[in-house]
Amino acid sequence: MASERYNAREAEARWQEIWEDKGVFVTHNEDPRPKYYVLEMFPYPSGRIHMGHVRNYAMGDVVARYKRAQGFNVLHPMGWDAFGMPAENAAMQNKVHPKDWTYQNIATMRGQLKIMGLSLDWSREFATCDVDYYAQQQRLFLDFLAAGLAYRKKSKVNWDPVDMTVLANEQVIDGRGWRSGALVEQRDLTQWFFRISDFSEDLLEAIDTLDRWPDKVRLMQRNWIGRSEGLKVSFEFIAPPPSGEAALEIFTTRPDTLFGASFMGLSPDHPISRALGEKDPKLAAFIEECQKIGTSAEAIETAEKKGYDTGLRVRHPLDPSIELPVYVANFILMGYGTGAIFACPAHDQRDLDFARKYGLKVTPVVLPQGEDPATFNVGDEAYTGDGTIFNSAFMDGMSVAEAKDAVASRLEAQSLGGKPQAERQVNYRLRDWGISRQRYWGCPIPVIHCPTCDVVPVPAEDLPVRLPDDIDFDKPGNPLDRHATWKHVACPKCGGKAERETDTMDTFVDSSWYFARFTDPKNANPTDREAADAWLPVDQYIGGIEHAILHLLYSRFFARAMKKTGHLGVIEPFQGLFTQGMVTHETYRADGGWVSPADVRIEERDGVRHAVLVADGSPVTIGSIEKMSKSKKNTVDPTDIIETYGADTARWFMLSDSPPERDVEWTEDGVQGAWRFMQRVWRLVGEIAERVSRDAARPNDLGEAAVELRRATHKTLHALSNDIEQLAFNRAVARLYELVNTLSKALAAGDRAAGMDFAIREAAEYLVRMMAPMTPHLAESCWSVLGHEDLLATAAWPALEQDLLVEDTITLPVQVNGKKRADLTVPREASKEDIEAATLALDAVSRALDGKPPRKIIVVPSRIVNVVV
RNA sequence: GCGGACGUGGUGGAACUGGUAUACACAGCAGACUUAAAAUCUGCCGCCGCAAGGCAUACGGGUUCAAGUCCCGUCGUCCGCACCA
Repeated sequence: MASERYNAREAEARWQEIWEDKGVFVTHNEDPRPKYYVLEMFPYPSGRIHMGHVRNYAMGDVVARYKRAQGFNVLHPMGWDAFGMPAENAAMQNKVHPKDWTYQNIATMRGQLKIMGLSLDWSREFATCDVDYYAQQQRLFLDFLAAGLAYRKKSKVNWDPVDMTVLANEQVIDGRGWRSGALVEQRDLTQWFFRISDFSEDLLEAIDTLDRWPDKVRLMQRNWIGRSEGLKVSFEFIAPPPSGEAALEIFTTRPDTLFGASFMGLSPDHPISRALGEKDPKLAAFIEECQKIGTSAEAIETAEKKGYDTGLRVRHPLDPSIELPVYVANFILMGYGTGAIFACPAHDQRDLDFARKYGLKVTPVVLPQGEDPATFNVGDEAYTGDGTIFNSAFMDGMSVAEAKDAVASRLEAQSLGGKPQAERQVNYRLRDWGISRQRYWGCPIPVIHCPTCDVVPVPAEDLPVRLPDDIDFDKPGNPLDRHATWKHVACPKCGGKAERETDTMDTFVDSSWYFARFTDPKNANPTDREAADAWLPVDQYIGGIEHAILHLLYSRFFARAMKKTGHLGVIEPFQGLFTQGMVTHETYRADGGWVSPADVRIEERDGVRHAVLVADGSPVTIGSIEKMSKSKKNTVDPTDIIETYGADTARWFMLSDSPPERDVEWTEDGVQGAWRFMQRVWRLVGEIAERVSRDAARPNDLGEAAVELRRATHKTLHALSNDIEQLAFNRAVARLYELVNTLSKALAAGDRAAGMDFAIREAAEYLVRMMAPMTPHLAESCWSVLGHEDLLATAAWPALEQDLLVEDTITLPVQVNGKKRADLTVPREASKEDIEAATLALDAVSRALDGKPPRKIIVVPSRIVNVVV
């Protein structure tokens, strides 16, 4: 038995069948044990799983199996984020129905996931395109609508001309659609929105409670919500513009610098700019030019600041004798604040660049500490720091904070056109979430448009609004919009002729509550409150950093909205979040373009790696290491790897070496190393099983060597448990390698004492149990070789003997002047005086002292000794 | 431009709250076993040096008995971004 190679293919299939037959991973809501909900971001059924999935799900499975062994009732479900455009693209390109395409992909990918041996509760599986799921989503929509959380408004939208759909602001990247890459156009459409901005403050504040989220993601969410406190101020026009406004409203976060104002800036999209542009062709041309600049921060930062003097003038609110010119400027956004600013060049870099270009006044009003007010000047760099206000009449001598408050108070009391001239305001960058998509393969928005009754929600008894199957993709645009019978219905209110809403929901809606549905996936309501509240929040959520903002923020919104509509009791869906790194691979190029690793053979000549084509031996250029992608052909198919080496090898390799939050490079050497280790463990356990019978008794006196081995075993258990808790899988892997090294040596030493037998047996059993979360099939096989008849998948985590973590003697490094010179072994309870004496007796120390007394001896208990000479 | 993270052998990386730098793995080298290869096993593997020893955690300073870890500056890499007034 022991000499046989471990046959992963045979063993993995066998254990998977046994686990499934016995239903060991099916979770019951009524199980009284403490709950643990671990969830990996569910996949889009694109066709085949990729290595990124393997890494993601291997991590989640380690946590699930570890927590299960610790006695938790673990929920570890899987489903499919199944609506979305690729299905429609496939329909257009290959004449496949999106539904067939999607469900076929799901079947393939489910099979691929199953051979990974993940401890998933497949009985809870669903796809977001299942009628059962989106029917509940429609009910949520109607509840949100009734609660005022969903509404319609006409708005300028980002129109993707390739996908023929609307994109959220967040989905437009550098002026292009995030999926299609097409240049986005502006269009006016009536759209459905979710009122996420109602929760701006709460979503922001609650970030503080998410202490098991990466700081990076929390920061990104804070910045996305973008809270800023400031003042809305009205500036009176000297002569009103043709559009008739009496005053210009601006928003500022620096009212303290108001006396440094030298001009006003309008966004090119500001209504006043527009109105003026209609009469001024030169301004119209300028506005058009501004709209052509890219929307990316980098493009605009490097773009030259430009403006156009409108000829309008406004009066300074604190000194009526000052008149300020009004420019249309290319660096002011309509979407933030009021789309207009007052500019203080001395204390804002953009304003300064602009003022220098157009020869406008630069008056410093904040004096940095240590500067002389008579000589302080601003060169090419604006001063944005703190200081004392000067050149500012009644504010002179105040701090920045005091001045902000003073200006606000004064202008609030002052009135212009019968209203206070200023108003304190909190602004958020976060805007409402537009969810309408002009697309077939999504969840239908359950409303009916009636010419007499306007928008009528589909009555509950008529739900769900099913997607019709008989559709065609011969023309671009939404097939629902031209569906003959589906679209035309009677109005539920008046019975007259009416039309269905033909827009479907953004697929981010689907993924915003699936974690809640998993808690009771077959319920006739969206959630079962008891089940949802018992399971949520998700204890550990694992997925890619690319979802750091949108998906996570929308899910947080949904939890709040579902609470408001009575579907949930919690507001934060994910207690712990972990964002894993990507899987990368070397790239290869031949003259024909990118070459797949499967077609390349690596040879080493004179210590230099060369790549050649397997087919004909022709040379291939080795390129940079990149994220695995179809476009660069540097992918490795998980199924191929699993067929060759087994799922455990693939899982082990994905968990070893690289810290999980960082990228990991897939290499053939690495996989083989992992595979060799699987074989090594198998041989080692086999040998031990032969040598030490299962009922090896524990003798009263174990002997020193056996105690040492036991220490190593239990120390490994202690450290590895901590590593898994922290998701430091690479460290956990290293500890198991160490234990195997130690155990191999102990076995090779040939000590046949009864104590050693006991210690070796224990080490082997612990090793196998510790490996189980990562390499579950191999562990089951080893467990059975060791004579166990129960399943390791349902066994408890091994018990830790705390006593073994503490040594009787400790070895202290001894430093002389901070450099290590010797080791000192002393009893654990040795006193400081004993240690000092023993230190001075060391050869290395006395040599360094050369007869002189030491200046100082520092003893850090159980850490180190440092002798200062 | 702004914000953030990071920089350790040939490579991926360890090093808990300042306390033995380089654990573990990959690659490489030498040897054992073998007719041979594969597999396996053993040993070596930061740099200089015969050695004693010295030098090394991007670079330059600083704090400390002690710095990969803390502080200041420089260089470099990566990530995020919204000209946010």
